[in-house]
Amino acid sequence: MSNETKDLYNYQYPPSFSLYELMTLPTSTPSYGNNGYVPPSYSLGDCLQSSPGAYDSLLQKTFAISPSSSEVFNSYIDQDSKREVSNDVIGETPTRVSASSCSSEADHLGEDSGKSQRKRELVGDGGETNQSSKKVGKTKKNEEKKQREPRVSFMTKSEVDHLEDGYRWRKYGQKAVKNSIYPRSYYRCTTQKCNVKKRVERSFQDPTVVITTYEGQHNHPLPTNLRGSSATAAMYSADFMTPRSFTHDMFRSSAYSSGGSAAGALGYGYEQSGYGSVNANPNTHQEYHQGGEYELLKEIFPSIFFKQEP
DNA sequence: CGCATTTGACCAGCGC
DNA sequence: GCGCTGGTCAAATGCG
Repeated sequence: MSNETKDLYNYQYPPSFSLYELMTLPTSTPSYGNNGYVPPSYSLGDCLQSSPGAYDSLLQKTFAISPSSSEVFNSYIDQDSKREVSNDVIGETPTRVSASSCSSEADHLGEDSGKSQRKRELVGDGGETNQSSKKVGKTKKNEEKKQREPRVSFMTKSEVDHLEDGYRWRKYGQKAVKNSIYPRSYYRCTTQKCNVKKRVERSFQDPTVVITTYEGQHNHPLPTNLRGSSATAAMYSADFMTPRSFTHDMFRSSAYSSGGSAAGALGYGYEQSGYGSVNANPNTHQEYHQGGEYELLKEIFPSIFFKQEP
């Protein structure tokens, strides 16, 4: 075990550390960027080991999972927007994000979780695509009956806005967002009958951070021409850590490369089928799976990993 | 030609 | 009621 690893194990994670923090833990090991992988010491499981009880915090605070809501977020402080921080903010962290709360980013990213979510449900419920039909026939009864789509947001360090995740997306909109100079892009899964959407925006506070919000669950395997197998699909099903679009230079230029850090922090491994651009370390790769973080995350986000066809 | 992207317009919800 | 904002639509355009 390297010294860096020991330090990480000794690192005291604050009770409310966010996923973003996990992804962006400081490192003094430059070799991380060479292969795009984060050593196992950065994995979620190890982080939890280093902080007993962190798992509960992770569930209850960081991911803001509440029994009454299916929405799942990781969260971070929107430092510049001066948004209110809930009382759940606990302590400060030595990481790149000063603290996390259940509400800040969730509210920011999910600003539509109320009004626009309702609108989407109504529109979708109508089954009509023309705008005139959107004007009429919108009742509020259906919005109560319809389940909210699970929504997960991730912050990743990346120089590219749209991270490859194996699924095919079609961009259907782009909007300038308030309090940000960067536009927000809207994507929809191109697979028929799959209404998974994602929003991609760049953090105004940290332009190197891409905030990706997924809404819905894929009801289909990854396109075979992209992945080759549905088993691989499960490995990528969190939709945000596909290394295909990353190059070595990108990893080098970014201290905490998005795909690598995300996958490392979450304990996802990179299946290398068809992705020659990332030179994986086989040993590291194996350890990811052996560590069991993947299974842990599957438990945390069961619905995200793969929605089996009924 | 088929598919993806761009982009202006439109709509709904919310706060005032 | 009005303005602001986020989300979506769809025609136009681009591209392989």
